[in-house]
Amino acid sequence: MPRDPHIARTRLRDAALQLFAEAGFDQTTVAQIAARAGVTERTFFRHFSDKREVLFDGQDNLGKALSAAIAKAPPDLPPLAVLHRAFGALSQTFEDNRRYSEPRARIIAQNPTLQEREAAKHAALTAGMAEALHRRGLDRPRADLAAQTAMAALAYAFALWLDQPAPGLGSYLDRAFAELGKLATAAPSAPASQ
Amino acid sequence: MPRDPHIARTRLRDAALQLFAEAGFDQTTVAQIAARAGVTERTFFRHFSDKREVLFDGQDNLGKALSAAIAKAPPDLPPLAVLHRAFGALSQTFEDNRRYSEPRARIIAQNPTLQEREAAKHAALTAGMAEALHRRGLDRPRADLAAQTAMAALAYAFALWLDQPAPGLGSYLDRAFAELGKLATAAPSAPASQ
DNA sequence: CCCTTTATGTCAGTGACTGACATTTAAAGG
DNA sequence: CCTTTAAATGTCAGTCACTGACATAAAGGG
Repeated sequence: MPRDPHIARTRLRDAALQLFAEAGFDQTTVAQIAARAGVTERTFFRHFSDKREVLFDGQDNLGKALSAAIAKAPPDLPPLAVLHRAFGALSQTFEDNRRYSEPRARIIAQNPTLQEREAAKHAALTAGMAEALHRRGLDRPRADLAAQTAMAALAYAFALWLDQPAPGLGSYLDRAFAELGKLATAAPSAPASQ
Repeated sequence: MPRDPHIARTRLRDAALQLFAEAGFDQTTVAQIAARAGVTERTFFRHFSDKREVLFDGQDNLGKALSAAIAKAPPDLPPLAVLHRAFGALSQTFEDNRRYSEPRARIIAQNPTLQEREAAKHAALTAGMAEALHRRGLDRPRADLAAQTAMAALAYAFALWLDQPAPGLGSYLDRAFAELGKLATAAPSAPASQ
């Protein structure tokens, strides 16, 4: 068997993060990343499908964990409650990763193409949640609606928590889903749209 | 004054759509698009910031129209009702553009990088709506939550309408917002998250 | 020690995108 | 009608992300 691919991958990820933080994403070339990691440019692209992807390594783990949490929730629980619960189950993971999320977020905030990738990851995550809901018996349109709505609540909670960690992500989640309920009941039916 | 830039832009857009439909997005080169439009590759990039952007031309008009509709809604209307109304006001525009949306959607569905761009546009549109809500006096977190929730409803309605235009987008919108209310009230409070 | 498997290296090539500078067009002013 | 002028386009050279094909090297099993 060949050498461990994990070490090259890790070195590439670290080198990329350093260089992006030092010089910016656009100013950093893949050749530079590879050089600092002690490998070839070609090797970079064997580990990461693009230059951007190196910043999103390990994202699919989150998706799998969410799907699993959704799958094993009580069968009769309504959709939004299932998702609220799944988020709650993973809130500790988010808390633990806070110190990694921050520098990463700073890099992403400075580059439109990175924000684009993040939006896509967000959408993929949402689609995965919808799929997990669908496997519980919910029809696809409603599953999509529920997943997207819940993601909006998560984003709400996440933003407040990033700004002020104090009461914990779990509390913010409770608050977010409560706000969701208020929003929806405040306007059960809108005026006829011409 | 120079020649009208609008004609080159239009020719480029049409040429791109044709070629993407014929050969696929990846298989089409910008040089080919420019050639069919009767201009240079450089001119393409003067009109569109990238190869993908040509498929999203005129999107910001939609954003501006939505912001305007949100701004001029009755001041006391609850947030989701405002957005429901704004969508309703533009549903005719959507209906008119259906024959353009369809081939475009087919092209986008076949390419991950295009889906990425669409996700980003979607996010930008949502942010614009949230900003418009904020200008009405709603705090930012709640404005974001409302905008994202409403966009989920729009996506729900849009998907059903693309599949089956029959009752019109307006009816689907009513249905989408009704579903939203059901989802949110079905789980006013979720079980304690460990 | 050979053989197999898999990670990596090497190399040539394509195509998206950019900066700098030259050229053309159409309209406005005399 | 001619000149001027500013915006739009053309030309050209160059960088860099990304890919396919083939060669090489590092384990590990027999």
